Amino acid sequence: MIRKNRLIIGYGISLAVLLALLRWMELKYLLYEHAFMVYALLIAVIFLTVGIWLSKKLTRPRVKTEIQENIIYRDSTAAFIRNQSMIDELGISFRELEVLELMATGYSNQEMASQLYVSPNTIKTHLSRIFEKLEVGRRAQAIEKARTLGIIP
Amino acid sequence: MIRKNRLIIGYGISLAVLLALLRWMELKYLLYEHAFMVYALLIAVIFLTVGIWLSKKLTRPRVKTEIQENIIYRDSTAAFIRNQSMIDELGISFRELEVLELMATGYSNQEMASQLYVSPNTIKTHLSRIFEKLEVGRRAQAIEKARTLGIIP
DNA sequence: ATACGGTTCATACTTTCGGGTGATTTTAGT
DNA sequence: ACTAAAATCACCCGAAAGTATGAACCGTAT
Repeated sequence: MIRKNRLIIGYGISLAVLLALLRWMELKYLLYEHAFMVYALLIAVIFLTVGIWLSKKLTRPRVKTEIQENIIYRDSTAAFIRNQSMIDELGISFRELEVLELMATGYSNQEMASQLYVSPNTIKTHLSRIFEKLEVGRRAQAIEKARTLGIIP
Repeated sequence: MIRKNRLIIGYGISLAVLLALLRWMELKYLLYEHAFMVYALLIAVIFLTVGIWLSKKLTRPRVKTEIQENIIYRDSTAAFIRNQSMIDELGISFRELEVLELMATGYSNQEMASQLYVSPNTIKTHLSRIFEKLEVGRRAQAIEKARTLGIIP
């Protein structure tokens, strides 16, 4: 009984293995026959993915700012506290500070000169010194730096 | 936006070049020798393009909606809240706002152009519009006004 | 008295800005 | 499909800004 069963089981297993082998060979053959198609498909899929990924990476998200509701601008009650120690540290003189403030409010060299009753050249000299001390090269940079340092409001 | 188009145009050109190359190879009877490579390349390029196109066409543009309120304190502790209604009122576009902010931090036209991947001329155009809308004639004035209006921090 | 910092001014030169104009290409909305 | 707004770019020109250098004057602190 047991022997017969073993035989049957043995044959069964062999058959199964053979069938599996056949299937695999068939599949392999198929794959081999259509190798180009397979590769093409692979490449297509891969590059399709890459394309989609690339596009997503390179596309900037469109920022749409909606909504409003308001009024009320700057808080005029909050007092500005001048960072005197920073001014001293940078060695900025009184006159330079004056020019710096005027410049920050948007006056041109000519206008500052008129307001301070000096020559435009003097204003330029002051500005050069200011730029040196703040280590910048442009008005806008000077304004930004002076603001963050608490030198001007 | 432009970058996307540039990308597509770039791929178009690449495709054209590739086709020309194919012609040449065909003439040289090399096409068949490297047929697989050629096809693979073609497929790759085509599906890369298709992927980009698909992503662009089928993907809904991500829209960031910023909801804001009011009250603006230029206090170092308080966070800056953009005055959106003022921006809308003045008709300042997103790109213009970008340029405005960069300018306020002290960048030159050239530097802004590099950062935004556009021509310096474009920056100048944006700035002109900004000055018009803010009714000013100089950067420093623009910065000051934009700040007091709560348009920039 | 004199050395020093702050202020003033000048000249010459280069670079950056800003105005004006016009045009093309996207993108969005009717 | 058509239109309006937004974004891009170009070219010219004059004005403003910035660089470099030198110099004079004036208090004041050593």
